Amino acid sequence: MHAYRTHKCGELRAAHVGETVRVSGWVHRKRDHGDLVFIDLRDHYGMIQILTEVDGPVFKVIESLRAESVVTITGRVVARAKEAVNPNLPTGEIELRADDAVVLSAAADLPLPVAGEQEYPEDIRLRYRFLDLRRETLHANIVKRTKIIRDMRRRMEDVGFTEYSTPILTASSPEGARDFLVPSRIHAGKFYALPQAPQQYKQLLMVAGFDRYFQIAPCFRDEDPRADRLPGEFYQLDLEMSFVTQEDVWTTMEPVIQQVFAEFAEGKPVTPAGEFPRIPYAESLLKYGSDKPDLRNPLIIQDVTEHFHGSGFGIFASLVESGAVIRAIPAPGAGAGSRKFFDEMNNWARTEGYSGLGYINIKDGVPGGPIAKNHGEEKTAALIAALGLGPNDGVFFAAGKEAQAAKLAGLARIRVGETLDLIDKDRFDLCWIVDFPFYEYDEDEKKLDFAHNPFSMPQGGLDVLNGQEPTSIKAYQYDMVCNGYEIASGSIRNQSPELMVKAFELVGLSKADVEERFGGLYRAFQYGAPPHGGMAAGVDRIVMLLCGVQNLREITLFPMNQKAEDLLMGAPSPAEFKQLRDLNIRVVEQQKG
RNA sequence: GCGGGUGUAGCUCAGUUGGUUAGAGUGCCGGCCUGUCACGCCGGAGGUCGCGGGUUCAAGUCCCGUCACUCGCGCCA
Repeated sequence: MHAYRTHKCGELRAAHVGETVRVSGWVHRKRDHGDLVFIDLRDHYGMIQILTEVDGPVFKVIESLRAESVVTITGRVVARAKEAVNPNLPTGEIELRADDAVVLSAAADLPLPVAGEQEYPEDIRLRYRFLDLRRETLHANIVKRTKIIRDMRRRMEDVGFTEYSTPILTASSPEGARDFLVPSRIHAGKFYALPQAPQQYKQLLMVAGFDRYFQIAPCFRDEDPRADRLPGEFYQLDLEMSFVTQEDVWTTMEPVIQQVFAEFAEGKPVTPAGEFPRIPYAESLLKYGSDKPDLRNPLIIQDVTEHFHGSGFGIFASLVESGAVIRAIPAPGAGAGSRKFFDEMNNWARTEGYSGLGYINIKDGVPGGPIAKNHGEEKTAALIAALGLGPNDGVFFAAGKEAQAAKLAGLARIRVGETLDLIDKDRFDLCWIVDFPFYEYDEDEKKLDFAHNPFSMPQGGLDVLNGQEPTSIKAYQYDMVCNGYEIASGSIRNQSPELMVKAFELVGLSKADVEERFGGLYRAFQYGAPPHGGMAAGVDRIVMLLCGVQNLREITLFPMNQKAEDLLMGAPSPAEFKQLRDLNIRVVEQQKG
């Protein structure tokens, strides 16, 4: 008989009754009835009830077991009496009568219980991640993550992509985020950078003629995290295609992503492939106040600036005169309720740093609130008609400079949708956001800058770069969005050296800057580069959505905390003097603490 | 870097207007229990109320500072 197991804990059934078997696992729970003790023994595959009685050969050993100890049990599979069957357990028709028990590893008092689904503090979970990972939901999420990634790989290969690995130690690249630097020992004072994305490598692969590349690629960015943004490192389904238009990228990838979602959505509806709405960036900002709209939310923002020219509501009238815009966010049915909702929304807007959120609440067809009072009866009626509001609807108004008003309107749209419970949680609504601006004006630096990254192809080519007002230029640049999360981003790349130089010129960079910052890529484009484009999908975010959780730590094996520390391994940590000397590095300022 | 929230037993949390010995559940230790499956019953141990300072006759509670965790903004696709 095998030293540790003949069967896995989850696989024993009524058919095994009468067999002598050996199982190993963790003590999930113990129920001590004095002269009769039950143990739920758990391994990766499932759970089985172990039973021993006071006159049994290993009663004392089993009675003294503590939760999460690792033990090998040898015994006889017996059928449970009808009334003792546990229908909640796949092995619930049988149990194992223990003849022998070997404690392989006794567990100390637990800082974090494994059984049960209670929530626990993040720092303890991370410090004892090995215990946390034994817990049912997280354990299952990690397994699901791996299955999702395997599914992605298979589907990518099915549509003609091949996976290639690209270097981890590489050069700094102008992606926009802060690099992780790795000091070079051989070259004193020089540094490698960890890739923020394999962007330049995949473009070089296109120049090298590999046509359809993909990679489940680790990416590194030294920026502060969010619930939907891991600190330090994350994974992307990175891909690139040659001789394609953006239409080709969409029609290739829409089914792949859609099928991955459908495969793991557990029956929840997913937007069908071929039906992803393609929403221009400008339209998305107007209608949803965001470039990553949650389309499950039915509310649509409307521009009502025109209605407030010469309005009796002085604040909005003068704002409009000075070039501000007014955006309306409907709140269907809210007018019938109390004013509290409107006041709370207004207060919330203030805590978000805005001057406030105006509103009209219509009760039984009568508009109320300060705006309705001052705006003028006829104009208010016109406004309500234009917005198509019913006799008991409400509406909020976000006023300000266009970008600011759009953002506030977008946040209000989300909040109204959640408060009024308008969002169907059990759905995956996917869409493309297209036609991103190529340039944007940087208010802080008072200069023109790339809106996204400098790799994208401007729509219209050299002509528009020479003639058109730069911020009106669009790029062949697109995102894929699901339920308010950006899950992928891509573009058709700019592979023309002349176009690149011109594009950089407009943000105040020279040809020499292009050659320096793009290194080998610019050189590669001199020797026959195919038109190409692609995208990168956030693996972690997709897994998070499909696991139905709000935080990336719930789908990551060993995540860092919000301060980018690994509490289990103790990273980052000081380097030894010898290591620093080898690297020609001297630490000037010790971190406090 | 900035703002919000949280911090009380190993863990999850309660703690009134500032008022006597800071509680519950769970876990842990001991006892009882032969059909439980979140087993049950009895008992026990376990507290620098994050830390420091202040106000007060009196602070878990009020004030100031600070630290930790977390969510968000900045940042980042």
